[in-house]
Amino acid sequence: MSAEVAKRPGSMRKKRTNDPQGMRCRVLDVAEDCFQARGYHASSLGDLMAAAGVTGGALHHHFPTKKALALAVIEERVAAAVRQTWIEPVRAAPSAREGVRAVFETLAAALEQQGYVRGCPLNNLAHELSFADPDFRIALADIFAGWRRAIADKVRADQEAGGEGGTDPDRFAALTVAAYSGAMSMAKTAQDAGVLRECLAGLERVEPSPSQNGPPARRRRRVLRQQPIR
Amino acid sequence: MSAEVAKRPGSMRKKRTNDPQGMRCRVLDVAEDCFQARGYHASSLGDLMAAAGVTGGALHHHFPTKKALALAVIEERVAAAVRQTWIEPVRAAPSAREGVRAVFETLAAALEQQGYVRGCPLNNLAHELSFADPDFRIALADIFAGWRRAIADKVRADQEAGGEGGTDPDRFAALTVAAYSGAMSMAKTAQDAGVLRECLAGLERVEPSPSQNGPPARRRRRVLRQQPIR
DNA sequence: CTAAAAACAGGACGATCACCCTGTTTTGGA
DNA sequence: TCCAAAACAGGGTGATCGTCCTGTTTTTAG
Repeated sequence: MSAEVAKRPGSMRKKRTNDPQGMRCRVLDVAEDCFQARGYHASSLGDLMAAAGVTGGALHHHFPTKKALALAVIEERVAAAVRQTWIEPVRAAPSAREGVRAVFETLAAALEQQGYVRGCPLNNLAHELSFADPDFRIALADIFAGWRRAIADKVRADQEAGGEGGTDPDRFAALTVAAYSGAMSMAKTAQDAGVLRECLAGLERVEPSPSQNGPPARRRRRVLRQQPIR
Repeated sequence: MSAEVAKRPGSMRKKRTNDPQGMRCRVLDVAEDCFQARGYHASSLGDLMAAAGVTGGALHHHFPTKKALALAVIEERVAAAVRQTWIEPVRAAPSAREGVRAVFETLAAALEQQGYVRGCPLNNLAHELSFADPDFRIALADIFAGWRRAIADKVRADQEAGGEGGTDPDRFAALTVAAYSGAMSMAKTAQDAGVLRECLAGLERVEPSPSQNGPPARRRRRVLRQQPIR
C-alpha cells in the first residue's frame, strides 16, 4: 500500500529514541484501523507491523499476543469511540431525543461525504469475536451496556426535569442502540448511509409521549391507554 | 469435537455411491453452521472437511475455492433462512405489525430455550465480509433488500386493505430490520435474548398511525379484509 | 558511574491453511 | 457394452501466520 508510513524521522543513521507510549499508540492506531477495515482474523500481525513501522520484537514487547492487542483496541479505542460519538453528545444535548437525532444526523452526514461506510466499530468486532471468545464478548458487552445506560440515564434526567412523558428509559435506549447498530449494518452492506436517515425518521415517531411534542402530536388522549404497569 | 459425524454407513469395505447433491448439501450444512459459529476466516477448510466427512478432492470438486463455498452459503442458506424466518411469516400474518411481532416473539422464545445466542446469520456474515469483498457485499445487500421489501410490501397491502394509517412502508421496514439486526447483535454479545423483547416493545410504539390503535388485536374485519391479491 | 530493567531489533520455527494435482471409481448416454 | 465425463480420494506444496528467542540499545534506579 502506502510506502513509508512512519518510522520516525531519525535524522541520520544510528541513534534510537525509546518512546514506549508513542509506539504503543501507533500500533493501536494501525490495529484499530485494520481491524475495522478487514476484520480481526483477516488482519495479520505482519500487515500491522509493516503499516506501523514496528518490528516484531517491539510489537511482542507491548502486546504479547494478537488477542491482547485486540483486547486493548476494544477497551481503549472502541470504548472511547462510543463514548465520544454517542455518550458525550447525548449527555450534552438538551434532551435524549434531541441528542439521538443529532448523533444520527452527524454520522449520516459524515458518512455521506466520506464516500464509504465502514460500519460501527463496536458492532464490527462484536459480530466477529463475541460468540467465539468469552474475553472478547465480555469486553464488548460492557461497552454496549455503557452505551445503553447513558441514553437511558438521559431519558430519566429529562423526565425528572419535567419533559419526556411516559417513555420507558431502558426500552428507548435499547431500541435506539439497536436501530443504530442495525442501520449501520445495512448502510455498510449497501454502502449507502441513507438508511440511517430512514431509521432515524422511524425512531422519532416512537412513543411521542403524552406531554409536549410539536406537529406530529395530537390524539393520544383516550382514557387509560397505558397502565402504570410498565 | 463430535467424533464421527457422517461418512455414509457403507456396510463393508469397498463400494462407493456417488451422491453429488447429498454431498454438496452436507458440505453446505457444515459450512453454514461453522461460518455462523466461528466466522468465515476462523473456519478452515480442514475443519469443514472433517466435520462433513468429505475429502479435499470432493470439496474442491463442488466448490473450487473457499470464497465460492461462502457465496453458496450466502445465496442458498442465508437467503433461505431470512425467507423462512422473516419473509414468509410476515407475508402470512394478518398484518405487517402483527407479523413483525410474531417473528420477534418466536425468535426470542426459541433463543431463550436454546440457551445461547448465535446472532443473525445475515448480519454475522455481513459484518465480517461485506466491506472487504464486493462479491460478498452485493450478495448480502440483495438479501437485506429483499427482507426490507417484503415488510414494506406487507405494509402497503395493509394500507390498501384499509388498515394501517399513514405509516411510511419503507421507513417502517427499514426500522424493523434495523431494530432486529441491532437487537440480535446485542443479544449475541450479551448472550441474552431479553433485549429482543425490549426492542419489540419499543417498535410497537412507533407511529401508531392516526387511525385505529388500541388493544393490539380485535378489529380486522372491516370491509374488504384481504384482497385476493395474495 | 554502574548495573539492572525496559525498550527494541530481527530472524527462526512449527503449525496451519487454501489450493492444486494426480489417480481411481462411479455414472449415464450412445 | 463402452467410453467419456462426472464424482470422489488423498497426498503434496508454497505461502503465510502467530509466537518465541537471542541479541543490542536505551533508560532508569541506586
